[in-house]
Order: sequence, then structure tokens, then C-alpha cells
Amino acid sequence: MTPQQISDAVVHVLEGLVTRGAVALAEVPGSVVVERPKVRSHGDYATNVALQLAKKAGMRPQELAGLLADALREVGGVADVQVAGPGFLNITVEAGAQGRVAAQVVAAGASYGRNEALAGRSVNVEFISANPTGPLHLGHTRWAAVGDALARVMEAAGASVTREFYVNDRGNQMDKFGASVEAAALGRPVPEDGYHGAYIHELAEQVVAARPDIVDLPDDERLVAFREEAYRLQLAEQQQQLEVFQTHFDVWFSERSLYGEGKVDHGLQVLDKQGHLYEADGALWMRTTDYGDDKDRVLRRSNGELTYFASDTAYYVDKRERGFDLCIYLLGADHHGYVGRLKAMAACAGDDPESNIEVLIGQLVKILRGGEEVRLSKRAGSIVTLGELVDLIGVDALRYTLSRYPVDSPLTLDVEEITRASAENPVYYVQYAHARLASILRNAADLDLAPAGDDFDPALLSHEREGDLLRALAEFPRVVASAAQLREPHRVARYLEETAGTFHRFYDACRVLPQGDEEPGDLHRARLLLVAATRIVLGNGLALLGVTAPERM
RNA sequence: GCCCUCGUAGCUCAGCUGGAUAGAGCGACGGACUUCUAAUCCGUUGGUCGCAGGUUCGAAUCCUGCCGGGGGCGCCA
Repeated sequence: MTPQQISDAVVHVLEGLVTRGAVALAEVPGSVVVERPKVRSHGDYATNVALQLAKKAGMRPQELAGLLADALREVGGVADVQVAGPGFLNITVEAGAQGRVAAQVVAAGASYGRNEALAGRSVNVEFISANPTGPLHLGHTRWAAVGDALARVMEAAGASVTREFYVNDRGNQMDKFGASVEAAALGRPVPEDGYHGAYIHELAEQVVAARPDIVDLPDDERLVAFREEAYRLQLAEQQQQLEVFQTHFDVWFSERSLYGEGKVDHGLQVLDKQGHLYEADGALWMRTTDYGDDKDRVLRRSNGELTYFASDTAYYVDKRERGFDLCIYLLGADHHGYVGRLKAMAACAGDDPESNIEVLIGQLVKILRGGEEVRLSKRAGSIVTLGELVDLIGVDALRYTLSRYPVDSPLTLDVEEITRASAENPVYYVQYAHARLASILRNAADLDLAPAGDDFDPALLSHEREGDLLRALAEFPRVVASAAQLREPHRVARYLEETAGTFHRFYDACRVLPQGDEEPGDLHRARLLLVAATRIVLGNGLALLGVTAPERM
């Protein structure tokens, strides 16, 4: 019996009581909260419906709970129901009903955990979106891990998801970047407001190596040539590193392309039709204050140049016209000032800022190195890059470390510690559980035993540790659904850690395979099925985080 | 000044969108391998959930105020 089935049963029973007139309720909720109690004596599952509905029904909570308990005891698969405390219902499930979860998991296989929470939604998830003026650093790496995991989780919840990287390849930062590389190549001092990292000199060397004639170009041509060559190299490096990091983008969207293809003009027209544009002081404005922004925003400056915000607007309109009904932006806390104007902009475009656009603000990552905080500055050149981090701790450990925390919690990572502690990373706890499971299944195969969901006695899985594990497995679809709905992929990681622990404790107490000359029995077969189900859940969960599930460790 | 965000064990952090006795890892101390992987398990240690009010059967969780850390408030990108 899964939590969902229990919830359905409670609703059904409640409807019955209302129909019989035993309970006076204007409205029966479509689902009720079914949770796993922390304390064993509170049963396998508990629900607080009676507490929630007592007032509306004009009854004392315990009275309503008593009626529900009597009716629920008659439900198939339910072993016992107790009323406890102020009116909780503590439900105990029959071992057989609970054990069948293992067969359900194995039958579903790789699709176990998938659900319909976001079915039918077409989502664009934009993340990282760094300037192509330097290597990706730890901050970007956090968004890479979290953004990709979020996309995976939302897909598992039934959404159609596109991962998108917006390349800010326009504007004066690009010129400063080009000028810095050029200066480095010519042996001149890099401009004060330019980029100063060692990577600038490496880029300069690469550019000159690829195009030796570049230094002889006329000044203005030379600057452009350096800028474009360095841009090409830097973007390629970002792309290559993200692929190594198992983060694949479906779309790399160049800001410049908005201009080349007239999309900015088109975007402005769309907004103009909605009536939120006006001219003042020689500039073109969007009246974002119509929708809660603190001030109106300039789209085209009085000198005729379009602002970055104009690009953003056109880009958003373009996304919507490409068919996405939800555009998610993952931004660092240093950009949270954009939230108001982005939402207002969506409203000005005629959309619903509550449903068409979401901005997830993530706290920045603080880095300690040698006990000192490393100030992340691309221009000063003090950065810890994605490439360095991958080399230090590996893709799996890095992805996992960054995606096991909620994005709105600030993260402090000590570079030495994260390197030294990589062996203690919780990811290995989960992966080790998976490898153990795989090992049992290999050993079973050597004994000609294979997990068979259609030939086992679920009631044999009655050990306390087996029950714990079955309930954990039954929880997985709810975890995936809530992670998707709340946009919190870290819930999957936390769930995996818990479930891995539950498995390790099961393993410690329950022998799965026959020993010595022992003949395989029904209990062996039942436990083997439970092992197969657990391996599927851990494997599916790790996949949602983009982390590998090793067969051996 | 205005806005956002965070404040939970010595450290890093969870806390299932209001539930029952607030958890995990690391650290410290002590146990468990002739048996399916000891990268594991078990026990001990450890808390005024920043502070003060409020909402209700019930608050770490929601509301208000204050204190403290971080961040944001350009016709910059």
C-alpha cells in the first residue's frame, strides 16, 4: 500500500461518512496529508485529516477520528487504525499489502518515480547564462548542477523541459574582454577596467597561434578580430566543460541573434501593442510600474542604444513564441533586483506573471581557501573554475555536493575540505548502497536466482527493517513530485541519503541470499525482490541528479 | 533609507509546503567483520530552533517588530 492509496482510501471513507450523514461537511478534500510518523509506535502512516476537518464538520477532532478509524479498519490492506493524541489517525498496513510495493517498483523499473504532477507543461529552464568572457567558476557550477537536476526532476514529473543557456555576447563587456586579450597578445598592459586573469594570456596565445597574422591587422579590425576569436575559444571551453560536467544544454541562445534576426524590434512591437511603452526624455521606456516594479525601465537610451533589458524583453517574448508556457530563470542573489522587473515585464507582455514566469534566486557560494575567503572576481582573476573543481573532486561528488542543498541557502565550501573530504561525501554513501545492491543481484544470478515480481509472497517481508525500506520506496514518487512542484531538486538527494541508510540497516539485519548449502526459499526470493526494487529507486534517484550509479565500488 | 534572503548541536546543514519526544553528516569517545562489499552498522556525547509578541487544538515552520550576517536598489552589462 502506498501513501497515495492510503490517501485515496481516507478520502473514499470520508465521502462515505458524508453520504451516510454521519459527518456534515460541505466539501470533501480531493486528497489528504499522509505522512510517515517519526515514532514507530505511531504506526506505519499517519494522517491529520480529523484535526483539519473537525471544525468544519462541527465535531470534536477525536470524535471524527473515531468514525474514520472504524471505517478505515474495513479497508483491504489496512491492518489497524488507532486514534492518538489530539486526533491523529495512526495506520498500520498489512505486511502483504506493504510488500507488494516491491513488485510495483520492479515492474515500473526505470519509470518508477515518474508522475503526472507537471503533465502537459512546456518549460524553459534558463541557467548559468554567463558572459563568454572567462571560465565558468564555482558560482556557475552550482547553477549547472542545480539547474540540470531541476530540469531532470521536472521531466520526471511529466513536464516537457528545454535547458537553455543565454550567451551574453553583446555589449561593452565583450569589448573590454577583446581589448584585454589583444593587450596581452601585444605585450601591452591590460586596461585597468579589463580582465586580468591568467586565462587572458592563455587565450591571447591561442588566438595568435591560430591566426598569426592577427597582430598585423589595422587597429580597429584587430580589436574586433581578437574579440571574436577569443569569444569563440572561450565559449567552446565553457561548452566543453559543461559536457564533461554532464550538463547538456538543448539551446545555446546568443544575445546577438536577437538583433540579427530582428527579434528585438519584434519584441518591442509586442509590448507596444499591450500599451505599456512610452517615450520620455528622448528614451523609450516600459511602464513596469503598472505591475509592481519600483520604477519604469529604459529600453532604448536617448543616444539610440538598446539596453540589456531590451534584450531580456525580446528574449522572453521569443521564448513564449517558441511555445513555452513557463519560463524559469535561475539567478544568483546578486541579480535579485531583476525579479520585480522581469515579472513586470512579463505582465507588460500580456502574460500572467504568476504562471508564465518564475525566477529562482540562489544564494551565492562562498569559497574558503587556506582559511581565507576567496573573492570571486573574474576581472581580478581570482576564480575557482569549474574545470579545477572537476579535477579536484570529480563530477559525481561535485554535482552531488552542489545539488544537495536548497538554492536559497548560502553555501560555504572550503576548497581544502571539499577535496580532502571527498571520500566522506554523502554521494558515496548512496553510491555504495547501490553498488552493494548490484553486488547482491550479481551473486543471486550466480545462484540462478532472479527477482520475480509475479512469484513471491509479499507478506514475508514483515521484518521491521523490511517495512522501513518498503515504506521508503513507496515514498519516492511523492518525493519526485514535490521536488518538481517546489523546484527543489535537493529533496531527491536528501531522500536518497535517507533511503540508502534505511537499506544499509536492512542489509545489516536481514540476510538476503541463501548461505552455504542452504536451498533458496520464499523469504530469499522476497528479499531479493526488495533488493531489486531498492536498486531501481536509488538508481533512478541518482539519475535525477545526474550522478552515476556504480555497479561496483 | 527601501527591498530580498538567511539565522537550528562545536562545524557544515536537513526538517516532508502548521503536527506528536527537533534530525543527519562531520568532530569526540566506545563497540560490531570465519557469512551477500566494514565506503557499512550500533551506542555515547551534544540544542533558550537569533530575540519578543501574535495567529490555533498545535509554530523551527505562518504574521508583526527588533537584533545580526549576506545581497540588491544606473538611460551599466
